Amino acid sequence: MIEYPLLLEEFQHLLKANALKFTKQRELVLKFLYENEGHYTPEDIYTLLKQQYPNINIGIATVYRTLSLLETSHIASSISFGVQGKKYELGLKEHHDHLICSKCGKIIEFYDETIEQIQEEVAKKFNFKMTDHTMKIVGLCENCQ
Amino acid sequence: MIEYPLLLEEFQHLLKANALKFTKQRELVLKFLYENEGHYTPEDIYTLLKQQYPNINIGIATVYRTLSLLETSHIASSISFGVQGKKYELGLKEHHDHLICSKCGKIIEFYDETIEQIQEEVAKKFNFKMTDHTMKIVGLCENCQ
DNA sequence: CTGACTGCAAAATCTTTGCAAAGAC
DNA sequence: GTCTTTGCAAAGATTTTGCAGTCAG
Repeated sequence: MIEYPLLLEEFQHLLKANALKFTKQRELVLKFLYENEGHYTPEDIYTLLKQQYPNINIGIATVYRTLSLLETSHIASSISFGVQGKKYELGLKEHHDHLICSKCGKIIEFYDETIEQIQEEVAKKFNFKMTDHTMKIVGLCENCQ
Repeated sequence: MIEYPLLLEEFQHLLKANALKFTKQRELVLKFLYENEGHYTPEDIYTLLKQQYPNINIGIATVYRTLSLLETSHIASSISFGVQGKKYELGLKEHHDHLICSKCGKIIEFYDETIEQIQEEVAKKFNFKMTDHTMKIVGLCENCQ
């Protein structure tokens, strides 16, 4: 896993390269994702940040804007749940897919090389230029069955 | 592919079994999905039905309610797009996955036996009781590249 | 007849936007 | 100083709900 200072530096470069500014709020969102392994909604992140840094002002809109920015820059990635809600995680780890418990919402990550290969083949077969791929297995986790 | 009269009968049985009523509106939604191969948003279905049957009253809420009913009953299935929007299709065909063009929205279906198998194995490995699984490959289709 | 279903409009969710004030460079 | 970013609240987009009238069985 990348060290935080390096990640931060990468983020700052990215901002500079796009004539964007480095702000406390943007850093906090990045740091949150780095320090909290797992998957969070924008609302989660907003609430937890406010709680953790009561003296820093941050608005929900800024969290949304920053998450979009991070996702576009491939620093974070999101998975969506049915029609409403999207959860974000740091997207720098090796690509992986998700198992999702439909009862408790628990998310488990997994990786399978064969699946990755087949996805590439399928895209090729249909002349798709693949930019992303996701696989979700929904069901009941061990505890919820 | 199942014949429409059979599908209709199955739907009617299902309604009866749950003490639900067979209505023109519910039938129209079912029929729409049967006759129009492809993937549609509730809004699409609503608009096209109004257009096709100007003399029948149907509200958007009813379309939503019927689609939920059909999905719960495994007669229809849906895939979601990012944060907003969900598209429905008749869910009776053999299970399949989707390639989605991020530019034009085109959807291509595919099926791969190996993927299916691996999904089962992964679920088993994590003691998940799998109820559903989806795979989406996002990219640019042949025309949009 | 009775209870479920419908359309409508209002409410609920989640996300984005407009704008004046604040902050980065 | 200039130009971007921020928080706020208002607006949007999509979906759900409450309700009184309507309809299937």
